[in-house]
Amino acid sequence: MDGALPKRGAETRERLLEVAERSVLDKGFAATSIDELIAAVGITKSGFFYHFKGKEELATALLQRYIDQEDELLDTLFQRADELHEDPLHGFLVGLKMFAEMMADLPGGHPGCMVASVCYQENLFNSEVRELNREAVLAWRRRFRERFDLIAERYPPRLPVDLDALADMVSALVDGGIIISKVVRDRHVLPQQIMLFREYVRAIFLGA
Amino acid sequence: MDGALPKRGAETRERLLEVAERSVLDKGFAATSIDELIAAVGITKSGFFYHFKGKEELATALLQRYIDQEDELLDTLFQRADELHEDPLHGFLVGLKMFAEMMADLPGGHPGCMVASVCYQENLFNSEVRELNREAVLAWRRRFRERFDLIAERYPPRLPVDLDALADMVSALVDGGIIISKVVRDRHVLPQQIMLFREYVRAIFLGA
DNA sequence: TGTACATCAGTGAACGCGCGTTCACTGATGTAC
DNA sequence: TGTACATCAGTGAACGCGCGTTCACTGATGTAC
Repeated sequence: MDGALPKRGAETRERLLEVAERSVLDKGFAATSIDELIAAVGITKSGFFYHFKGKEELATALLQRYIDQEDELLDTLFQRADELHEDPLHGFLVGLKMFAEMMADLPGGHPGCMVASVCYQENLFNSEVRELNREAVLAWRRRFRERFDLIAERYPPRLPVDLDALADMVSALVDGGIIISKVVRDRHVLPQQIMLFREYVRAIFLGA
Repeated sequence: MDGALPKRGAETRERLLEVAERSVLDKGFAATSIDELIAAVGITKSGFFYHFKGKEELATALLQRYIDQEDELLDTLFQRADELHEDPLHGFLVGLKMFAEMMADLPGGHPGCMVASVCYQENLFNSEVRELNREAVLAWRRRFRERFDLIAERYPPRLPVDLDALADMVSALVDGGIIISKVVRDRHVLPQQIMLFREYVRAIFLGA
């Protein structure tokens, strides 16, 4: 077998996670049954327990995978944006625009944020999962805070805003935007909110 | 029995809803068992089915109750704020501040938003519940949109923002702020985000 | 090149527990006459 | 004021189904010598 291809088992595991993510975002973790997952993937129940020690391990893997994917997406997106502009502010503004466009292009709208899903089922999970979730959000805070520090060096803020709070606003607005989009069933709400935040960032560092 | 007091049964029903809300926000709807609720309230299982035809009816009642409470809270809050300022902008800014303070004063932080909880378990519920949720968010959009129209009459916006999107931003930021607050376990995040939004509104209608 | 063994990626059957729901009943309170 | 009946707010026992988990096994692939 070609060494570059994933091993047979790793692929099955990935398909389980893929199917599980969809189901968890749609119905929640408790209502996502192992039976349902194995039916979709086409293995037996014992096959599931070969890949995961139990449902709790599935939860951990699911969240970790989501966080990793999200981090990588943000890394490459803002990196690409910075390649177009060496100025940190304009690079960020371009990045936000690209982000909004990416969200607008998702076929059926954004499928949901795993961090938010876990948050609203906190007590189902052990402290490892909750800590994973916490660290992910704090990492996003640091990520954007660093960027705002860089921007503020060249563009002193015109409005009295706390930069940590502004960094949190990205996460809050994305998570909130996903919810409003899903609930009103209008996929444009999320990208709109990102663009609205972008306008705020402009106003803060460039003025009206 | 005094006619002003709630009937015996209505009180039990209310206690069931109270306990259920807490549990649903902590663990999700599917993981909230009827056994658990009746144990907390002190009745038998059949007692539960006297008050609700089934679990689905509990879900509907839970969401409806949450929406009604939230609507009333916003009504009285911004009404009180307007009594202090007859100017629509300054009344709104005062209202936002009062709202932020109210959120900051919640003992263990905000317990969670039922609309968001339902959103992340959509497929558990029938279309009635989903429609209820949708209408609630759209009603919030209309509420704030009307306010922004009133404000824009006297204070032409200095920044190019869509007022419907700005209205949605309130819901998005509150829902997102609740999530970030819960996940990082810092109850100050939510009020901070509301104050950050307030600063944005100032900038839009008053300039820097 | 062949053989022995180990690991991988599962299968199949069984388990017990908790869950939502049903149904026939009941004792306390309220209402009509 | 007393009696008959109706409604309210539950009780108690039983149900079957689906769920997560366990355990002994297996056939295909990989590795050592």
